[in-house]
Order: sequence, then structure tokens, then C-alpha cells
Amino acid sequence: MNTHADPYIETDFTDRQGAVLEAALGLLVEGGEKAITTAGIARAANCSKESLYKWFGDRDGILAAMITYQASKVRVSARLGGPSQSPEAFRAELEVFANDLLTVLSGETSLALNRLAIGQGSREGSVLGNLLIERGRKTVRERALVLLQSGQLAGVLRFNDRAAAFDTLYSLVVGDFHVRMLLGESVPALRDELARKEHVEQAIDRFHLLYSKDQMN
Amino acid sequence: MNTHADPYIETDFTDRQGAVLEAALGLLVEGGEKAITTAGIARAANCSKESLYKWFGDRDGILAAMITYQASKVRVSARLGGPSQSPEAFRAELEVFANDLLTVLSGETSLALNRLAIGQGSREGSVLGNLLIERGRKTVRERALVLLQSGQLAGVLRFNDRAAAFDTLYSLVVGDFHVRMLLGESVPALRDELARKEHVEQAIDRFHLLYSKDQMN
DNA sequence: TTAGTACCGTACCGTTCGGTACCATGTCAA
DNA sequence: TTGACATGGTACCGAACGGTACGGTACTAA
Repeated sequence: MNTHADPYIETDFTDRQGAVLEAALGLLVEGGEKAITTAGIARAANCSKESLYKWFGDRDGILAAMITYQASKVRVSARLGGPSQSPEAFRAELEVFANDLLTVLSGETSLALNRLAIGQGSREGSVLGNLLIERGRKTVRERALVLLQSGQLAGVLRFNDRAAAFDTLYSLVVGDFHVRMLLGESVPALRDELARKEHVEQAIDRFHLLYSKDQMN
Repeated sequence: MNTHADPYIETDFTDRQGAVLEAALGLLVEGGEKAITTAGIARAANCSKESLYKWFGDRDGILAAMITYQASKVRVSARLGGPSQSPEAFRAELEVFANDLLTVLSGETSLALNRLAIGQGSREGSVLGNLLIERGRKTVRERALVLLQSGQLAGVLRFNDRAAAFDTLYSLVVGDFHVRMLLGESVPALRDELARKEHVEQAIDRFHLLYSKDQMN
């Protein structure tokens, strides 16, 4: 793992700085990257440009700070049920996870930040992209891995490769939706609560079918 | 469907215009959206800015033309085998499709155009995003649906909802990879031919498991 | 009070970029 | 040859933006 060598990685912000980043996120959600100008942020947050540069270095520093700030806000509560559960309880647990995942990914702030990082990060060594993968993906992954293991301990699931099982789960739950939302499409299956619930159930159905204890892969 | 009411949708380009768009795509792949300046395109393509504005209207027109031009180039050859095949032949057919899909999505030009559309298209009514979904997704979808139907006719697959089956197939094959590549990550499972083949086989395995003729959903 | 600190608001500078205008060159038709 | 047309090259303009500098203000500590 990368031990605190990177720039742009500051995780402690004062309240004032947090408020400024909040305003910047608002601008980003509303108007895209084009709306993130230093003057615009200063105006929206009632702060001076000089403070922006003192706190975050330069414009890229502001963008990176926005990502780390937002990520630090979305600390997923890793609610883990007891290690042994009934199959029904575990399935419900999985559905909650899937629903939470879709909720996060379809959030306006998440979409805006992903659009920012993607639009910015054409070349390898994309700082914002790595930041987003590291801070966003890792947390949900951790939570899911714990969940999957508890499912295996409960005898509901069977798999050799826990990471591969997670990838499959993620694929079945999220699938095509993320990219389509990033491209601006309003995905029907995620609009209302009913359609989303149906999709989640189907996805979990398929996952259970692939990893039920009588299957092996 | 939208009948030729939109602007930005021009599908016929002269050779000279095609060469200019080619140069613009080169710039995009190399340097991201930031590199797409009118002066830069004119310089790279040895044409005048005035010609650019005469042909494409404005900068957004150039971007849209780049997408339609590239899409018109990648016409997928819808190679369809005979309607009735052996299960092994059909599975091989599916693997070829999956491999082609991953090849297209991981191509530098495709990634660059997707990054462009995503970075650009924050707000609903994202012209470039719709263009990309329409021109890109539709073709691969058509090809896959034909393929799936032939699989059903051959008795290898069973499903009620062909579209849902396609979504599952797409999810299992592409999964997380597209977004991660868009974010700048070099996905290990797609680097060398061997790892990719293994991934495709696993994905098709799971797809067959879900939609084999003794399952129902 | 005095000095220091942190911050806001604004003005300013250099650069870049989208878009337009103008001129030169080549080509084709009459 | 002459004139119309398409195109390349260059210069130019106005606006926007990143970044810096400066003055003014509130607060704190000695």
C-alpha cells in the first residue's frame, strides 16, 4: 500500500474549509466541472480566492480535496449482523447492501464526482481517478467482503474465491447502470423505489443461484 | 424514435472532413478533452479554423461529429452463425462476442470518447451522452439479441425476457471494468490475452449457469 | 494599546481559447 | 484569361480563467 507519500491527500479539514468544499460540491453538482472556477467557489462560499490557494494549493488541490472530503463524509456504517443467521435474514442483509450501493452510486454528488474524475483523468496516473477508486470502492468492498464471509459461515453461500464472488455480486447489482447514469441517462430501473426493489431482488436471486451451497464455483 | 430533428447529427462526411475528425480523435486520445482546441485541431489536420467552423458549426459540433464519425467507422460485423448450432459452437460464439465487446470497450478511442461525453454531459439532455449510448450501445445490443435468440432456438438457453438476459450477459462480461478503465485504472484482468480469456470463460460459465435450459429465470 | 493572525473582497495580470475577418493560393469552368 | 469557389494560413478580438497582490476588518494575546 501507498504510505502517505502522495500529495493531494489531506483528510483533516477545518469547519470553514468543509463549508467551502460543500459549496464547491454544490457548484459541481449543479453545473459540472465547467462551473468549478476559483472565483465561483469563492463567491459561492463567501471566501477569498487567497484563502482557497492557501488551503488547497491550486485548483487541482481543490478538486482532490472535494473528493476526499466527500468520501470522508460517506463513511459507510458497516452494520454487520451476527456471524450466524438464517438464510432469509442473510438474504435480506444482502438486499439492503445492494440497495445502499445503488443509492450511493446514483446520488447526484457521487455521479458529479465520478464525472469530474473521469473527464479529468485521461492519462494514466490519474490522481482523481485513483483517489475515487481508493476511497470509494474500497469501503463498499470491505463491507461486502465481511457480508459474504458471514454468508459463507452461515452455510448459505459457498465459494472458493471471495473476491471473485464480490465482483460477481457487484456486476449483477450495478451492471450497466453506472456508466449509463454517468452518460446522463435516467435509468428506468432506478427511478422509483418499486422498480429498484424488483431489480435488486432479481440480482440477488441470480447471485444466490450462482453461489448457493450446492453450486461450487 | 427521434426522426432527424436533432442538430449535431450529421452522418455524411467528405474525405477531407473525415481526415480532420481523425486528427481530432488522435488529439483526444493523446491528451484528453483539454487537448481538443480549435487551433490545435486545425494545426494537427493542416486545415484552417474557418473551415472547421464552416463544416461543424462550433466546437460542440466538432465533438459531436467526432462521435458520429467514430461510431460510423465501428460498424460491428453482425456475423451470425446458422440458426441451429451445437451447444459447443454456440458457446464459442458467445465467447467471441464477449471478447469483441471487451476489445471495443477497452480501446483507447472508445475510452477517450466516453470520457469526453461523461465529462461534458453533466446535465440531463446530454447530447454527447445520448449520442454515445444510441450509436454505441444499440449496435452491440442488436448483435447480442440475435445471438441470444439463436441460442434459444438451438435449445441451449431458456429465458422469458430476452432483454433481461442480455443485461445479465453484459453485466457478467463487462461488470466493473468499464468504469474502472474510464477512471484510469489499468484493469489486470484485461491486460494480457490469457487473463482476458479466463475472465470471459468464467463470465460465460456463469451466464450459462443462469440461463441453461433446466433453469427458468 | 499594540502586534500578530486569519480572513474577506476586489483589483489586477498574463495566458488561453472560441470565434471571426482577411488575404493568399489553388482549382475548375466558361 | 477571367471569375467564382473552396480552402489554408495568419492575425486579431473579447471573454474567461488561474493565480497573485493589496488593502481592510475582526479577533486574540501580551
